[in-house]
Amino acid sequence: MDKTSQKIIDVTMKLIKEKGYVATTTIDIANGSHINECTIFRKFKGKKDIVLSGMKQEKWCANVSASIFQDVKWDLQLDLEMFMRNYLERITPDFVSLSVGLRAPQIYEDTMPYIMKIPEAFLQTLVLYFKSMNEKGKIGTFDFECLAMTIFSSTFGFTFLKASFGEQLSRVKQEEYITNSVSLFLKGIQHE
Amino acid sequence: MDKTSQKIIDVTMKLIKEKGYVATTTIDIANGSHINECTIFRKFKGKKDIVLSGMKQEKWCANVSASIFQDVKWDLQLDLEMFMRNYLERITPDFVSLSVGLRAPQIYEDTMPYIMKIPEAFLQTLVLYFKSMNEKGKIGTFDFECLAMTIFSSTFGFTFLKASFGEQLSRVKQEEYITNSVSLFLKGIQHE
DNA sequence: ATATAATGCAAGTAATTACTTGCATTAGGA
DNA sequence: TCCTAATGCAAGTAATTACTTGCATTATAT
Repeated sequence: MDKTSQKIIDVTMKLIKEKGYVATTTIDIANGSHINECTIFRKFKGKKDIVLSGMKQEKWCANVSASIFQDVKWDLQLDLEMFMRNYLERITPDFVSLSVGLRAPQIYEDTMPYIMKIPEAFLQTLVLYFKSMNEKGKIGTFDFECLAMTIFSSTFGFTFLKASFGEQLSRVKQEEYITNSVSLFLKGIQHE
Repeated sequence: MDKTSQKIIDVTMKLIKEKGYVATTTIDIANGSHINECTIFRKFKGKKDIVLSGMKQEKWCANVSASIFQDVKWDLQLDLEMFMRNYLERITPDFVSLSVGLRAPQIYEDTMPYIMKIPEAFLQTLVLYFKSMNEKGKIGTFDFECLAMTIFSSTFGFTFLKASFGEQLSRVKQEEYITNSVSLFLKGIQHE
């Protein structure tokens, strides 16, 4: 990927975060990148093509392919906290804005699979983790799909709500949230 | 509200659900409502005005003003299940699409307070409920804001993920989710 | 140094879109 | 029945926007 194309992609993604796909014009991209508008169309087939090229890059996919559970300790509390912290660090409010900005009907069909990769990866990782923990005899038998969905939904939900409404909706801080909710899940899972 | 204006609002909101605010044109609204385009501008100051008028109507705010905890039984399991069911029934995928469609930067500043009313109402209700339960001696002392945030986030997260990715992300069904996650929270809260 | 490729510049095009206007038609109430 | 308000119709406007083209200029590699 040449420097010019990369710059175009980066600026485009940044603008989509801020204004959404439809409101991001090719002139905006040209101005923001200090690259002439016609050059943009020499490098890409069209506006949509820029976005799709961007979505294929790890950089714009929150590096999810990198192992999510890097340091599994096989300790439920530590691991769940690590999992949530991991998600909350990667999926910043910026990133949530991007995924919302990408929901324009003109492109959603194409971007959806990419956007879904992130929740998919986290969910699957959680399910596998629980199964392993079960095999190790460290937790009982549950509907692991459902358990993972609950924990992931609460992580995702918190991120999304914070990104959308900030302090106005709830003053609960990230670390406070991680500690308290993991403690709740922990007791729920390890109950007798 | 005269019939014509109401029809315009209803069609507009329906279209925003489907295509988002920016992609919904005034011609679309005219065609969809069988009302002439210029009549739309006689009734409303502009496109934005239609949406804002719609947001002020209970109909388009999921009737949140109606008491959320209608039949509190002061039984943690029953009440939490009722709470989640209540949310999942009111905040349909349709409704999630609407709130996403309303995130266009041209109107988000104005629509945000209305959109936020729903999570706000549910969150506050939960906090109050937990405090009452605590006073009744039925649950211990927690950081109730945080507890409510966890439970609401998981409810919201599930709804949003389902609305966005459907069966493709997870095959966990609504009722299954309610039962399992409430059971998890229950054990977490009532632990010893 | 020179050939080639990349980029800038300026102008333009065709389509779309929110919004307007003048006039004709319809509908409802007194 | 008649007056008035609501609505339709047709045409138009000004702005925006994705995308194009021809030509000049700059950078790069050999």
